[in-house]
Amino acid sequence: MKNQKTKFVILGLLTIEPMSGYEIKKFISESISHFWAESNGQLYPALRELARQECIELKEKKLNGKQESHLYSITKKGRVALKVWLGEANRGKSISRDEDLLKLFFGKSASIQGSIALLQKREARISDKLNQYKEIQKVIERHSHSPHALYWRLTLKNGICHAQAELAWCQEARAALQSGEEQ
Amino acid sequence: MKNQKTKFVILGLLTIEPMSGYEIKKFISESISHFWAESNGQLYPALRELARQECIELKEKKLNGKQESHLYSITKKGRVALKVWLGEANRGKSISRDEDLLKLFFGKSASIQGSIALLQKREARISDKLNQYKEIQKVIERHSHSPHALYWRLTLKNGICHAQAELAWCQEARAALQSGEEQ
DNA sequence: TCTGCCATGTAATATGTTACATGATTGT
DNA sequence: ACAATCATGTAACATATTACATGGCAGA
Repeated sequence: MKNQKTKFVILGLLTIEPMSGYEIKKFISESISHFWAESNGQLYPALRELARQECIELKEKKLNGKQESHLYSITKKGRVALKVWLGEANRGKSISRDEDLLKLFFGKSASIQGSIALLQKREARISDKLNQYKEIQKVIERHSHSPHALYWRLTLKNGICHAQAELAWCQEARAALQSGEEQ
Repeated sequence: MKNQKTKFVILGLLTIEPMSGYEIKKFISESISHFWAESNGQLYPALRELARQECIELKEKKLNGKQESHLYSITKKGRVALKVWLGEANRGKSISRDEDLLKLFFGKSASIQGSIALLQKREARISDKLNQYKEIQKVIERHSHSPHALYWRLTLKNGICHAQAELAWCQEARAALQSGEEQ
């Protein structure tokens, strides 16, 4: 079977409420983008295959004017499949590839200024991330009575913890490079 | 051009000392595996292409007995290419896909016990990681007079910071789930 | 009119892993 | 003898991004 993960993301999101492909993408970017991403090239084929497998069904073909939007909802079969996957142990090796760290690791071959600049940019990016998290926080609080909210807060908190740890490290690392530079 | 990143990893590592493909893989697993991985299917073709581009050269064909090992070293052209890449800003979106977090996010559709178990396994994995970091620490201290050591310590510290943040989060998250379970 | 968002989708390309093939060397 | 590690490599597969194509709708 192909596109394993993508399919489970879709199933999971459809337990919240019926959504269209477009809404799924938007939801991802507004809630789990800090640890998960999907592109159109994966999303739409996966939607089709899930429908073919009867794990989701077309609930409604909205036609606002002439514009069509396919609203999918999860089926019983889909819920079962999701639950099975949730219960499975992850053989996952989370592929982590951090290009910044790679460049810093090779810092001896670069200029100290270059490495410092890299860290500054990283710091700026992490700060942006923390701001994005505040947006996600708002989304969650809008659903604060939902039975999902507890889990959403936990995953968000994970992102925040790492962002804070990262910021602290960036500052420390930058200080180390700057003191090295003075000598 | 293909295999961009892999090629720069190789170039970077060859600035430390000439290595064979096998040694490169080993070095990766002993030093940067917490933020970078390469498989044979990428490594060997990339070595060939780098050689073709004259960014690396076959320094020595060791023939210990009859077993051959290709010892590559970086060329001037390779050093230039590396330096250019190091100076480039990362358009990088570090693809982060964390299956654990995804499952936790969908925790409402699973059992609380399942989510707690997931967190426990994660905790165990992180603890293992922290132990691996101690091994990396040893490797670094063996090279402590190398001009690379400063940079290596920084990237290692990054891993340690995140692992610690993650452990703390795991415990907190587990506590939150357990108190939720009691009600 | 033009920009930006809504909305679905595909083809080409890039990237990466897995599993295997091959065979030597080293230690028990 | 046997297992582990050294050592290089490939083919098939799996996964993912990019860049487009298409077109409606809303508002300045």
